[in-house]
Amino acid sequence: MDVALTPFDQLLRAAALLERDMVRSLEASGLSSARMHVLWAIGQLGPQSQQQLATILEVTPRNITGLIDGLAESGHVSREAHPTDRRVVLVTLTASGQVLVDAAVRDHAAISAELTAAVPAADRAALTRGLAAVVDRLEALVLAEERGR
Amino acid sequence: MDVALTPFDQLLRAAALLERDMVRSLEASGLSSARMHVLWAIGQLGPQSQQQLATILEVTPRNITGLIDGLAESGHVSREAHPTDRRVVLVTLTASGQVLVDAAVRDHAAISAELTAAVPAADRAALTRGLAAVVDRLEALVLAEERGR
DNA sequence: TATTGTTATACTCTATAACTATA
DNA sequence: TATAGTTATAGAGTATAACAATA
Repeated sequence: MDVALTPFDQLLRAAALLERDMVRSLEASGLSSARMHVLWAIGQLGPQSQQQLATILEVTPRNITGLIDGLAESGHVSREAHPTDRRVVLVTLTASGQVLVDAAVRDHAAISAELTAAVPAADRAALTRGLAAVVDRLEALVLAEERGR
Repeated sequence: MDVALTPFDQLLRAAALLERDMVRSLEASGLSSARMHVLWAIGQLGPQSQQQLATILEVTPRNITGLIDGLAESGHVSREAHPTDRRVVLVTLTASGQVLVDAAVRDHAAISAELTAAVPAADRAALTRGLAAVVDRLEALVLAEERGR
């Protein structure tokens, strides 16, 4: 007989599997998840300054310099001049970077559909509501703890 | 109006929050999550050889050497002799290591209870069933992809 | 003065390969 | 011969601090 897992335990298990799947799926392209997050952000938001990327990814500007160095060397992004502010570097997807982002978007949609299909139709609405409640509470907890720091 | 999030998107959001919360909660103790995982494993399973830890955490033995070096220096574990096999190092929690593990277990239970309480009682059973279905499917996907490698 | 990005430096996690001690 | 752990080496991700170029 299975031990009764709480939703929290199930989320932890899911998080570990998601992490593992992301790393595995990136192996083929030779990208790290940190670098893929950069590509994904630019894919969603368009060309970004390194400062913007640092804010979005919540890392230091110095860290972004290193990530963009790697992505530029592998040919997935290019550093472009900002039209009016010569201090700013606009990080832009190359064709090969866009290919990876497009593939990631497709993978995301495919997994999303597969997982949704795995849930009994009668449970889907309650699952979505329950997950929303859990995620909202978790977010509140995290933000409260970060504020009191 | 909110965009309709799939369970997959909700899981990704939850995973990001869990990661963030773990890092934050470890800040106070000065531990990294890699080192906390070592303590947690020993707390669950009792003293372990470094080889066992390498298998459990799915990292190389060399990596374990480094993690145990750090944990020994901070006084959270000690390297003990194996009673019959002189090649083996038994990594054991010190009193201060046990204190951290106990605190982590309490935190885990507290968050678990808070998140469960956040879910409308009528949705709990369906949430647990739905999450189980999603996690099972995700696990099957990950294992299938890792096997075909 | 303030902002953007880089150089300098350092630490942690991770890996592979070669080696030592022990079984 | 095989196993457990360490030394040697390397690379990625992360951080702080000081600096140059530009606004």
